[in-house]
Amino acid sequence: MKNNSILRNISKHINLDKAEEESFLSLLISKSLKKKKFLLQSGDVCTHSAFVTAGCLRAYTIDENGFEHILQFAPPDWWIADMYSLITQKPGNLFIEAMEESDVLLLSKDDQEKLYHDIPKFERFFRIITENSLVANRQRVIDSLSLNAKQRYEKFCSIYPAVFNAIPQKHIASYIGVTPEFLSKLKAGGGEQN
Amino acid sequence: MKNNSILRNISKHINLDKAEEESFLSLLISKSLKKKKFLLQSGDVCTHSAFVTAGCLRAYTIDENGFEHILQFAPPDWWIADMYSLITQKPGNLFIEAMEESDVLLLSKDDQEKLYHDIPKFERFFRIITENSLVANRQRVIDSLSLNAKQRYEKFCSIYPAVFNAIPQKHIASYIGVTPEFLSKLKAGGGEQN
DNA sequence: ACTTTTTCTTAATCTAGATTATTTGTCTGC
DNA sequence: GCAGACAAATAATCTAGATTAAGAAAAAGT
Repeated sequence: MKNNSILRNISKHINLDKAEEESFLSLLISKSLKKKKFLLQSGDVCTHSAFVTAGCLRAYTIDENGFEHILQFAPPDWWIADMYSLITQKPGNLFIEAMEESDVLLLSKDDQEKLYHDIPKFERFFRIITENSLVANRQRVIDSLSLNAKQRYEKFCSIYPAVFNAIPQKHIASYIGVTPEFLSKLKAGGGEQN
Repeated sequence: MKNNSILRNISKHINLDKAEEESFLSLLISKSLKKKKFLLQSGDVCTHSAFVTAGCLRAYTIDENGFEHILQFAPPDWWIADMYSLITQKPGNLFIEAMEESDVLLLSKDDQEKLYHDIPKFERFFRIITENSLVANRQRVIDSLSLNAKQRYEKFCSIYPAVFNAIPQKHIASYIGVTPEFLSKLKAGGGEQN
């Protein structure tokens, strides 16, 4: 059953005893999302962190010209939330949408805070996954500054082969910061040097 | 004295008693850096987090064509480290350099881990500042995807007015991802629309 | 099965920003 | 106070990637 996956995820960084596992699982709210349904929309206040157990979600903004820009993909075993809104409890700018039929486990901000207090190991767990997420985001900033479109595309494919095979390529274009037309050209053999 | 600033920084998120403060301060190593001196270089393993008490540092990479790309500025009251290298204890790709004569307080990774264990409040403290840093980095990714050069420049100036006034503008160019020449053109009134 | 919608490709044109080069202004150390 | 290095401005040219448009292919709904 799906609760195994979240316990396995957590056990990568902390060890829980049976009672703690039960106590943690009792806080989770299971939710299914049909394709194109939203977990969160721009203007909403984010009240829960989500752990993906099936399917795939994406977090994106829409700019002033109506273009989407994908900040994050969340395949199974990933956490996703609008961190800005979750922390500040102010309305955010992110849409979080199911790219296909998906299942998530939700943990409310309040319960998360209680967890930090009741089982301090969870503070460690979330510190560690936040650190890892920060490292990945910093690397993405560096890549956006120092790699060209082709290099960013190749890096994306090599780092996220599973995601790459499961989603429309226009979403990859949106993630790496090019138009779908240009990505198509790249794949056809554009940017031949290199 | 400079230790006040780090205690004030910490007290924004957790409360320490006198003994805890003393215990924490005893772990810190004070270090001064002359202009253009490195706290860390590409290829080094990052062993310490640094808290800036005076001056200003910057973290940057050098790409395959020899161009610098600034990931972070660290004026007084900011923490700086190569998070990737600090976490993995593998050689990193960042240079961390003093932009002017600067003073930092260093906390070793080992001591930081001990602190998590001995005074769990520190785990909370670093979780919170890591979360804040993640939010800022995610916003920077979004901005790089959805804003043009002029908008990124204006946003930088409004968010970091203190840094903006204290550093050569070629470093701002490097941070926002344009050439110094183009930034100069922008300031002179290029990109007139908008 | 077939109709609608979504995704991908190709190609021509256009532009934001890069590159290269030169000049001028500003520090900094001595 | 001056020499040499460093930073900024200006301008001409170039290019990676955007835009626009249209058709082909694939997916999905009924």
